[in-house]
Amino acid sequence: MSLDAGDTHRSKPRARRGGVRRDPTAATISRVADAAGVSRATVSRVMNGSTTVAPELAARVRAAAEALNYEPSLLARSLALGRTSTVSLIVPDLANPMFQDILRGLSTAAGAHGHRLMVAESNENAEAEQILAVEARRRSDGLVLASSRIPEPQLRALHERLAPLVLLNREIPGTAVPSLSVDYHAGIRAIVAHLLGYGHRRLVYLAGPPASTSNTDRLVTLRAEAAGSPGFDLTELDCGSTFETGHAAARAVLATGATAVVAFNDMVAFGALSGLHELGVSVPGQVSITGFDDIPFARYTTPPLTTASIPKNELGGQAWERLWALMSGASPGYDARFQPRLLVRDTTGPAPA
Amino acid sequence: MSLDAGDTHRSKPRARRGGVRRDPTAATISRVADAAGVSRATVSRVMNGSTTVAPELAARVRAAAEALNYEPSLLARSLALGRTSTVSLIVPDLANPMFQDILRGLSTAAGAHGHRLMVAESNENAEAEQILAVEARRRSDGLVLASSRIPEPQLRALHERLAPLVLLNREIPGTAVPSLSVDYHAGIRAIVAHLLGYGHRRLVYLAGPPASTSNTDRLVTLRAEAAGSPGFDLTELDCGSTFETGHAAARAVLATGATAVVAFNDMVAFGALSGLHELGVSVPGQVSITGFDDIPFARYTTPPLTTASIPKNELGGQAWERLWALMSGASPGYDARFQPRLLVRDTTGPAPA
DNA sequence: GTGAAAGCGCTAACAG
DNA sequence: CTGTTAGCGCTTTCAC
Repeated sequence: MSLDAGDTHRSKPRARRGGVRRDPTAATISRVADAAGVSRATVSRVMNGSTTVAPELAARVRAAAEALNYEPSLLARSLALGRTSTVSLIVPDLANPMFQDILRGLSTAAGAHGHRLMVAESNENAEAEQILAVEARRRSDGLVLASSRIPEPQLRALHERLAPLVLLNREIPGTAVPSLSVDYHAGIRAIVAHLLGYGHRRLVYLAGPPASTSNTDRLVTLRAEAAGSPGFDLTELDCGSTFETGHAAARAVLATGATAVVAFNDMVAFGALSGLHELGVSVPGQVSITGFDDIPFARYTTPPLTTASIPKNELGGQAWERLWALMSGASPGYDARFQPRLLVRDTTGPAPA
Repeated sequence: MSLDAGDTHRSKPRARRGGVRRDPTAATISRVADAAGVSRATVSRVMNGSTTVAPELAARVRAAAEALNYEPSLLARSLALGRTSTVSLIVPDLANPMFQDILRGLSTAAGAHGHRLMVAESNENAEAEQILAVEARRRSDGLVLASSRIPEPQLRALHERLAPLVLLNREIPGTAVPSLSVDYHAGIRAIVAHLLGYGHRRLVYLAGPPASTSNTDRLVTLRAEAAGSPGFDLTELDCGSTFETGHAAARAVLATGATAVVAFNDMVAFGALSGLHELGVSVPGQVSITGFDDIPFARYTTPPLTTASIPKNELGGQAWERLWALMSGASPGYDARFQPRLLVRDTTGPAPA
């Protein structure tokens, strides 16, 4: 086999223009074709397992490919095919176990279908998220936006450019963009009922990121509940979504005189738990605490955290299903709103007399 | 502007061959060129901010691009340029906070340099990891392998195909592949010294994944320490790397009669802590426990976990530095071995009399 | 069954 | 400064 031969398929190999200087020994489909003494089309057919190639030729091609250590360029293939077999995920915060689980679920599901996952973190920044979303989408065949912080108008303006798109914990009313979410309203109602049942009347809510719609959901329901229950007193404290912010809020929590704290999520709950601990406050003796999400560590804290469990992994997996359907031109199915499950563990107890 | 005009740059727009049927209205560089009445080269120049374009022309191009909602195809661009501005990361287990932190560090650093991150999980499977590594590398400009489970011979055979490659917690002696790692030997020695200082003589090691070289490192040092210290008794228990496995090991730990358990990592330590708790064993009263990694939750357990802290985020960031250097043809700098810092918290105490 | 050629959408060397 | 052209590496239609 003449491995030294130039590309016999190019018409006039005169001056080198355009493109970029590549490694001239790199194995390309042309070199393999030359080496095997066939056309590039045939190599392509063999590499893609077409059966319409004479066994003898196919063998020769395979041998040449082997000898040259040839591997088709996925990039060129993507360009010709018009698809990348890659999907993207954008999350506000990679440090949040909630998003880590979504990432994992999506990665696993996509991987099972031969797709790769591209990830980007917006750092809770709506501007950055828009840029990232557009770019990520263009590098892949589909996009999943988890708990997007992009304001409704912008998101609405953007969604067509981002399609195929699947939204997690977010929706764009009036559009066909598939959305998978958690019913935070129901979760909060369950938590409140649980707390009221224990005799608590003064609650404090440790609020999450303002741009988070799931925070808004919680807030809305909390206020509605407060308005609807006589003697139910609600205080709102801006907090955040991390341990640190929860921890830092401990003193403020105490100052409200509340007997129960409803934390934005489990991490905040942990932080508060830890902070109160350090302040010598007994949980749930003096103060009860609830979280949200049921992240892996929630059951291992001391005491184990009462929280509302949500199907994090499932969210990622289902997101893939929806996205896949969209990418194959199928119907993505109905939107789903997962119902949180209240897990009563040991950070909640009767209100102190 | 004639938005309807076909591509005037193609010689004989006769029959449609090759490629794939695309949306004929899709904005491409050619359509923009036509609309603006310039050549594609000029459009390319404008889009890439070349200053050598007449302001008037540039304006026309920008207007046309705007009108057509044009965005250059990153795919085509990558093919022409020979680079993707994307790097890949492969980890054994996305559920492990250690790898989540590495992912985050890498993502942030790469993002700051305008690069995207592709992620894949090998599920602790060496075979799968090899496939993933090769494919991921071909889709991007560089690869980071975190705690690779690929056996040395295969990894050695593979590393050239994977370059630019950076290894985390792993190395290939005799090659120039940059490696960033943690000195598990030193970490374990510190832990053992701490435990011996407290009077412990019977230790049990909850071993991690067998394919993990960092597990081997720990084991080697542990055995050496045991061999070197009179009266030091070491038991090894196969465990794993998760909560669940640590939790499940509690009973076995008790059966060994050890007064201190050295867990593979923090998650295992948590599991064991929790399991022992349920068995009514007091920590550190009856049994001391140490972890490794100092994952975010380690300081929030009850009691807070004594562990060896490692710069997880830093690993991701430094990995980027090395990779970036490699990709730009620069020297990646010297390998580094980070020294763990022993964090004595409250799961360790004097051995019971 | 197989090859020639057109095409995916962009970049860059070259010539004016 | 701008257009022409060759090229990145692969796929697929069409014709033999």
